[in-house]
Amino acid sequence: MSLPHAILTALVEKPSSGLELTRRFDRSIGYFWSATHQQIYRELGKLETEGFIRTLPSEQPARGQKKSYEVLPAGRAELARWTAASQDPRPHRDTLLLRMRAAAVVGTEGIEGDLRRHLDLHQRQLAEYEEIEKRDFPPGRDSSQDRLRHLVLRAGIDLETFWTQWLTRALEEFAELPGNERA
Amino acid sequence: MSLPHAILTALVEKPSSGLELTRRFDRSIGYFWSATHQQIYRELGKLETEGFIRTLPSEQPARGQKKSYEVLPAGRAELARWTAASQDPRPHRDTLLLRMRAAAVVGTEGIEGDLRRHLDLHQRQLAEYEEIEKRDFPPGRDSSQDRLRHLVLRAGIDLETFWTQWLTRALEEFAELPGNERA
DNA sequence: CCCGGTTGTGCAACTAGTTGCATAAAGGCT
DNA sequence: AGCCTTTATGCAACTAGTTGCACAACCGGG
Repeated sequence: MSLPHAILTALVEKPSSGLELTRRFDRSIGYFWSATHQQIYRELGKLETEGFIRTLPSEQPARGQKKSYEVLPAGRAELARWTAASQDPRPHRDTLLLRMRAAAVVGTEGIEGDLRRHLDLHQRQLAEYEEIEKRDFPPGRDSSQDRLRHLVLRAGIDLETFWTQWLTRALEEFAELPGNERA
Repeated sequence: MSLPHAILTALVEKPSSGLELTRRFDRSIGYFWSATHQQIYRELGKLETEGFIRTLPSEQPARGQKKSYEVLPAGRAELARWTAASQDPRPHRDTLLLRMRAAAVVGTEGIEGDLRRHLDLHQRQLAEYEEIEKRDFPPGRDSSQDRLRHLVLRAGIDLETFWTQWLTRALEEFAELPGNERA
């Protein structure tokens, strides 16, 4: 129930075509709401028939031809409604923690390398976030928009920090396990 | 691709019926891999036809009659294979961060109450985890199994700690925003 | 001028997860 | 006996997300 609102948010920030949206999802928005280009095109179609967005008047649409969208007042209203509405946190699923628990009963053989790989991925992501923070949020600028966006980025930074620390700790524990033996 | 392995893990730990599994998913395993009873019954059926699990020989199955499953050697092997296999982290989606970003463009009106509610939920969850830690992992016991399971619990504790801190900080920022005005 | 890569849009089929409901047995209650 | 609640299993239909592929336009180089 959130993809359309992710798209609306992106389009309010800046009118875009499907492919541009896809790229923006790969970068910033996708850090906490990922989507493939197929999902995006399908949703753009729906949002248009629902009257929340429209193609920019200047362009004439044809297959293989760029088609940019902008948000209509109804779309902005729907986004505001959704943002303010109370929502329960969605159930969350993490493969790595699940594997760890499985490893507790079937043995840790083979998992350590992947932990290292994940640690590396999280460290890279963390570095990328910190780069963005340095570039986009220098001290001093503090409009409401900046503060809120910075807050979201901080969540990303803190989460990646958590993962790097947890994985480091996990690898340390592994080193102490008596020869990676089974339970 | 992970639900069957979550179920296998649970069944290796202790043979159970569908409903018992559902309850266990609501408590411990569901903290990082939630599932409804429908998903579980469907998956139990699949796992049985694939030869990974079987009904406990003692029971005769009938509709409305309890039916417990245990893991067969093939199931344990599959679980070990999956645990050791390299896997990319799955894309992760968080509604609250998305709403925060939307709030940056359509205004923060109405979201604050829900932030407080989420803060409360995360504090409760954190308290529950800490209770479990005190009960199940007193200092001293440190078999490999205990260490791994404790590590998983620590992840839960640290994640909830992150959320409570982040939400607290977010609410502080809100208090400082000039009258919750729009961008 | 046509050939291959890039940009851009999109369909179809699939897998995973959710929601709503049906059904049956067992136990307590009056 | 008749009824209500709890325990337990399961189907069907839906929504959300993924994967694989097709196709059109455009742009550059030989």
